[in-house]
Amino acid sequence: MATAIIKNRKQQIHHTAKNLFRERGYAATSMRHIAGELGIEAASLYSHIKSKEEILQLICFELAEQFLKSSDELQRKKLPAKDLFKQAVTAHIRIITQNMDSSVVFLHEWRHLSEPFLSDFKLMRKRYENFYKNILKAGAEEKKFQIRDEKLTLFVIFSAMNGIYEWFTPKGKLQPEEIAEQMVEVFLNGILKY
Amino acid sequence: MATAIIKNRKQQIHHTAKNLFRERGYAATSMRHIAGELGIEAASLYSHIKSKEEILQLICFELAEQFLKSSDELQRKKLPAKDLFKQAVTAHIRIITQNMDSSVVFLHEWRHLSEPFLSDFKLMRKRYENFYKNILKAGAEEKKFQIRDEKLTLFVIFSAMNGIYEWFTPKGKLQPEEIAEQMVEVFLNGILKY
DNA sequence: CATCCTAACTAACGGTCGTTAGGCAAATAT
DNA sequence: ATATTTGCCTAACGACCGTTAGTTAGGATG
Repeated sequence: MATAIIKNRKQQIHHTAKNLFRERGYAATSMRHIAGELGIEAASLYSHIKSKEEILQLICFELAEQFLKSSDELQRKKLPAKDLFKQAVTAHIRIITQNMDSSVVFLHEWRHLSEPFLSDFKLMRKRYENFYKNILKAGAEEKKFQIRDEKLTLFVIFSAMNGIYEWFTPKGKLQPEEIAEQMVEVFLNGILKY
Repeated sequence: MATAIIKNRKQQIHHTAKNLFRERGYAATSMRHIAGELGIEAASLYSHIKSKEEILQLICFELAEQFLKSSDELQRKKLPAKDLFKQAVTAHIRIITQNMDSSVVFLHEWRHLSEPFLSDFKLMRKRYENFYKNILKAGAEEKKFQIRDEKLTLFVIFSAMNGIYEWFTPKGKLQPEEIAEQMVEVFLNGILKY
């Protein structure tokens, strides 16, 4: 059939918005901007979407659900901490690299959500953080990980994974799976030679 | 003399702006917002500052210069790579934790700078990144570091350090020096027990 | 052919934006 | 005591904001 390239207008709008929200930020992107990119008038967007914020909501929650779905699936596998850790990092990086624009918006523009969406979003993020926190805890109990401060360790890992958008390009020589592998290596063993 | 608490209006404006730019982003912060926080009218700000962007410029370049000054000083010390690395990370984290609001603005709002400031800023950042890149290179040459991909390693380190604002509070139990120490430990040896 | 639906349009709404001009009262300097 | 400077004010500017209303052209459907 070979379709899948031609997207309907709603999808086009969301695609363009993701791109602009990433590039210029949500607040600095106007509806006239998005419309201009598609060669139509700002008012015409409202035939397809309800509001500017609705677009942001969709981006944020779509990605949040991907992260949570992935963590739920991994949790069910009952793996040893080290294996679970590896797979979790790999899954996270896969989602980030496959959704670069959305990821940046997800990471930095969620604060422009209004209530109750803002609170919902924070809750989902907390749930996902806890998934990782439990992996670290389990690893420590298994005497496999040595963790001096849990919060610090957790956020070193998250920051490194979430910072990928700063330097990753799909056309570069490092592909998602290799990034995951190398990053796990750094987290587990560091960069010191001995 | 015990002054230093009462600041002149210009300083107050910059202080308030840093805070709001961090909290809501540059684009979503209005001059009327800043003024309101200080109990005056928006137009009155212009007795003390030239423009909204001037404030952003000051925040961004002030911090960029701190980072570069610190790296220049360390470079002059001619330390072995491992020691230089430790001191560089410690210095970076000290600057971040001592300038939390500015740091967040520096990290995320620089893109709203107009030319030629935008290009200047990117250049300074590049210079600073190269300082770290050279530390990694030197460590590899000294056979102290094993680095599979330089860019990945570099950005894991930067992301972890720059992500500190996500979780650090000055009143928490972890103080900047301990954070630096533990983070260096994670970078060098990882979290694996063996 | 007549009808309905879709996706766009123009025009406009009330509001907010950054910024300028000009004035005025209090503080400071002469 | 007088002159100057400072720090704020009000009023307003043109531009842009997100969004609504009403319309229209063209294609699909009966």
